[in-house]
Amino acid sequence: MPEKTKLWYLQNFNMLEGLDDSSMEEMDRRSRMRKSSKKEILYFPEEPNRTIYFLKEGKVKISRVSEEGRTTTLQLIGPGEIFGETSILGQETHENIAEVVEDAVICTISKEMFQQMMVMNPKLNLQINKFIGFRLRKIEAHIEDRVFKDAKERIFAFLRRYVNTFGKKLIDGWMVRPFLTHQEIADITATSRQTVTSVLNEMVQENRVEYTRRYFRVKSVDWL
Amino acid sequence: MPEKTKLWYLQNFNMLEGLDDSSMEEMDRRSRMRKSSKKEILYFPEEPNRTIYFLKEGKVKISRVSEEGRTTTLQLIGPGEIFGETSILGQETHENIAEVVEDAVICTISKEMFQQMMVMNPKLNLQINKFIGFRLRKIEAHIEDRVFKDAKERIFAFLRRYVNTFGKKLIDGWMVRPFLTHQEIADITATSRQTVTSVLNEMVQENRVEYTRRYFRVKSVDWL
DNA sequence: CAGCATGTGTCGCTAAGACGACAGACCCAC
DNA sequence: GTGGGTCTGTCGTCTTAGCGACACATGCTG
Repeated sequence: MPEKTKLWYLQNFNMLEGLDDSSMEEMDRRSRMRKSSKKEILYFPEEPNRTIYFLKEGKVKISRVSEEGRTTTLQLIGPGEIFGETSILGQETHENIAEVVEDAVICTISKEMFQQMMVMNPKLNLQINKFIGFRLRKIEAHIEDRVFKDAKERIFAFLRRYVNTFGKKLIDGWMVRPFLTHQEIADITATSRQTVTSVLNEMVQENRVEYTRRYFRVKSVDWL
Repeated sequence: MPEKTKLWYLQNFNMLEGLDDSSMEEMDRRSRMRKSSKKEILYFPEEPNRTIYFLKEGKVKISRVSEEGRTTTLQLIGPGEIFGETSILGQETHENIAEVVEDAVICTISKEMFQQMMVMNPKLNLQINKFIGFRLRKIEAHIEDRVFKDAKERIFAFLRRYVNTFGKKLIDGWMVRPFLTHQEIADITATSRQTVTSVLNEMVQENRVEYTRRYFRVKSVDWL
């Protein structure tokens, strides 16, 4: 169990850390930076897949919509992570939707350029491999959760991760801001909006957390 | 929908195809081949992760067991596929169990040797990347299935894939041999043994398939 | 600051499917 | 062949959580 927490945490390492200065400069020259605001869609399924994205600030969710219109979120991407990585893994199209959840600063670089850089720079290659490894493991853990855990446990597990990755530690607990809507949490945990509402309120009853639409606060340092 | 079938099919390409002869020879020298019979466990969770496996013949399942002892199968590996690939992705330990489901011939090569070969041989590198891309996509499709499809649909979808990947086409349908136990199918589709039994028998009632413990036969060519 | 859109809280109904139990079939080993 | 272990078929029961419905809160926009 502590093993897993570490995993989720390490996942959040900065992809470009450890690159030498000249590579960083080259990266800077070759990539394009832009700001995107909440609700903006970065890509749709079936679109050709020529770009890799680095998230500098904000949050982005990667999700899927079924034919009947139901939605599920595969992952929540935070600062320092990349997404759209399948472009460098020989996949020609996306199946996923990438949507900005919290105002974001994003760098993009074309798959070709990035591949050139990978050839030049073995360290980058290693970082990417490591990253893909984490992603694979994370997504397997995701499946495991959906099979073994019930709705309440999935919501707990998600909140734990969310607070650990995005929260700030206070003297008497943790604080995350902004918070997500119950519907967004439902999409991530494969539950329903109503279930999220009731699980959250149960935690409030027990005086373990506190929340509004803007923030989520945990009232103890050592909840894990 | 046809898109997906293609995906599952392509997945099954031969990893080593397209390598030049000298690389193949080197591969042959550096790898170790062995036979493993049904029920043999190839690796357990928490074991150090120093090997990559090539499956030549047979079937292997990659699964997880929860603390309470429930089991779920993440994937079924067939001939031509690799597994244990996270070793070359910077992961130090496995979380998974690999068990032989059908008598198998397996080549193993140490992660270090394989990484050396990848540096030497860009084509191999490309193949691996492609393979990882497929794996990532497959596993995402897996999650999607578990969220959007009900038990019956998941069982159907699995049988379709199973027949397409491992079956032989006949004049009047398809044949797969050997078949799996209902429990094994239940573990793969995240359902219960009883549900698998009843879905299978429903199909028999409708005269669409026929099966014993040894084989599974589809009575029409164009079921997809 | 009014009004509308979006999010939240709560109920009660319903269905999917897990699970236990048990009988019978199958199959391999001796 | 015979016996024991494993696999299959079928019930009935019970629980989880999804869903619709609707009232209320919140907060952004003009």
